[in-house]
Amino acid sequence: MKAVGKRISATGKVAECAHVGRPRCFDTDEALDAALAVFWKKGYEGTSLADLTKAMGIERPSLYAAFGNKEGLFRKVLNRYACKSEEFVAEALGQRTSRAVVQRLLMGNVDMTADPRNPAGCLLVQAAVAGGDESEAIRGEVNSLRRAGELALRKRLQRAKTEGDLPSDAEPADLAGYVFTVAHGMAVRAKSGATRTELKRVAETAMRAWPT
Amino acid sequence: MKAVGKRISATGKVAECAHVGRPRCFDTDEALDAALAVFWKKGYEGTSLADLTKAMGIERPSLYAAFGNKEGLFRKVLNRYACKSEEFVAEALGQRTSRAVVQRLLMGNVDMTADPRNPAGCLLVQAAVAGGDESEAIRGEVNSLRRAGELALRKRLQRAKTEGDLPSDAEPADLAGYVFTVAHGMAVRAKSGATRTELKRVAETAMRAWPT
DNA sequence: CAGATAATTTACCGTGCGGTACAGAATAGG
DNA sequence: CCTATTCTGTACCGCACGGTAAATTATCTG
Repeated sequence: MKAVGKRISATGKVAECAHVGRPRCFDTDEALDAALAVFWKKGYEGTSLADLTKAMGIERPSLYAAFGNKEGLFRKVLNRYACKSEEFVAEALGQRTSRAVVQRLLMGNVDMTADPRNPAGCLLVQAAVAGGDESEAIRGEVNSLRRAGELALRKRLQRAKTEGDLPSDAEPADLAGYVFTVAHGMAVRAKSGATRTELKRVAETAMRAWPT
Repeated sequence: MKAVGKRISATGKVAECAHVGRPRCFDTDEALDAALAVFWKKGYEGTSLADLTKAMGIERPSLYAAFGNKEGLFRKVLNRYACKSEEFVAEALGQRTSRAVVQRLLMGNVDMTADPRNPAGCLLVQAAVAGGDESEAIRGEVNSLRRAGELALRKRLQRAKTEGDLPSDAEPADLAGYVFTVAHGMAVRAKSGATRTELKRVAETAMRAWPT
């Protein structure tokens, strides 16, 4: 019970720690990225442990020792994905006008869901929609992540209202819900093979709903 | 090879036919409805044959004799679902103005995806987003169904343009893509537990993008 | 070098999956 | 009543799944 070999690399990049025993042969973050790619492409239920170990280049017990089990691994992957998303979300929320904020959000969503460098679609949307019994616990976590993002946008829009950047009859909650709905729809279309230019046209059309 | 006991009940309601041998003990359409409910709730990959036979009230070999296999059953279920959808889609496309058409489409989508009488979300969206290898063939069929609906709307909007119901710079393809994107997004949110009133507000906000 | 600790490897477990062989039961025609 | 035909029910198949026991190997501490 005096083990101290606690790695924090999932959150920060700090990997220096007094470790006792045989050191790990793989990089945790790289393994998580590999797992992310698989889950992103095939969904939670559609991904088997064989898929994961093959992609991550490790054996099954190493995976269990490092991440608990399939669900635990997926939760860590979710956090990692959410962190990557939050990069561009934070950048978008920092725009000066609410219109620019939403435009960046939608365009960033297009770039993320239809980037040929990573799997099509959105991991969160795919996990939220997967319906099996085993992923019921997953859906809860996914929903809270989604709600957190929507709440951040809503607060940003409320600020915009006080700044006169949005008309006084605008409803930040409705607008934020609308924006996220469009984003989710674009993720579905991206998964179905829609191209970036196609999705950007959708985003532009969606922006026509934005109050002056 | 002189069998003539071919039932057509899946398409029409004609069940009268000269049948030889033991008659079927269950109603094909009722069984399809039961299967639809399960697939709708749990997705294609999340549904097991045990789930299906339990819900349909038949044994496994009866299912295989009547519908081929799991994928064949799902295809028949898809057609049945598409038929049900097409009811309200046709009604919506019959509206006089393009604005009314889209409003009905979105509201009908809300009613269908958030109706407490049937599972939340949209079967097509869930099937389109499911990522496993086994459902790759499924995705093709789902996509063609989706495209068919979008094409119907696009043609309706083109007609609206010639009638002066839409401005001459309106792009029917972009608008149809936008409407379907919103619909898909609403299906995702419905699956995540959004209420009808919440979704209707989204639909109203989405309508603000509609050209005068 | 010896002991403690932890990660690796191999091989395996029980379970549930989609799908089916086979025998019995129900109908139609002769 | 007999036969041909088709559906029903039981019981089963091979397989892939998520997860693990146990032995081995690599590293740190003393």
